[in-house]
Amino acid sequence: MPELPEVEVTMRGIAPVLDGAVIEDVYVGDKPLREPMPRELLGLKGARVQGLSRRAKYILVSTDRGTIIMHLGMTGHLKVVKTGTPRVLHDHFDICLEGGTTVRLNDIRRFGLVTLVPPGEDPLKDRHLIDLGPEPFDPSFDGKYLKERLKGKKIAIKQALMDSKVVVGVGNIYASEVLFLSGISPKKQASRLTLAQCEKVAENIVKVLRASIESGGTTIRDFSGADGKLGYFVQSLNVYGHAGEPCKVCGTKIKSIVQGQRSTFYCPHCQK
DNA sequence: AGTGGCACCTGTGTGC
DNA sequence: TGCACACAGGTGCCAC
Repeated sequence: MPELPEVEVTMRGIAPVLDGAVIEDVYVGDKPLREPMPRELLGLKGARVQGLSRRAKYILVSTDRGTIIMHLGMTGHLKVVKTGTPRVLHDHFDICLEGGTTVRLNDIRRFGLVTLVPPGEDPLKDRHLIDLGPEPFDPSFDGKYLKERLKGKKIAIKQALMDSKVVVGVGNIYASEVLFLSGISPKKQASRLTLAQCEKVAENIVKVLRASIESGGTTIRDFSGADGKLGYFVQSLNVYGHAGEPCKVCGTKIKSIVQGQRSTFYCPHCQK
């Protein structure tokens, strides 16, 4: 489900509910997500939430008893419900707050993650976050950085953009979109991009992700923000999911190929 | 070190 | 209708 914009939209949705609130109760389901959820999460009963942030596609909820790290995987989403609302299939984790509100994680495929960083430890040094590349919105992320980082890479640029060590937050949808806007073939060898092309790609990553966040993310199947609102960026997608349709720029049929077991969409005429 | 392949898991749509 | 298979927005591990 979520790429960076969807995670950002989700975080903004739950922030007003969580920020400053006291945790009254925690529910930790039995089934493991990407890895089992630590029982220590139950010790958050009585903790106060101090703030929310995002690193890559991870949502960080800091409290006076440690930081909760959450990842939504492919199908995870957070909803805000009234405490006591019966759990449905694939509801795995609840943060119940004083005042009768609960933030609830539902994740069908269980590729998501919930873990806890003990108080006093830097959550950014957690093993899930420590090796991540720069945030696309960080000033250090630009064409020059990208050019340097792609040096010697023989993989296709599409796959390089999805590598979280290169840059975080660019998933399967936006990788295709960014390359379309940049006029670069997804099959082009990563190290072959010129500096000018790297600059264009870096700019378009920032542009597309920002625009998507402003539209409330991209709803392909069932994504919605914590408020249940759908994301409208799907209407702005140029190539993703449009195989066989005419390119909006030149009319050539959009092609679909598979790279690294993931679908890629591109215009064979506009992208070289 | 870099890379391709696969595993994790459930649901849905397609074609026979 | 039933079944088999492909595919889905992510990530990490493994063998080469």
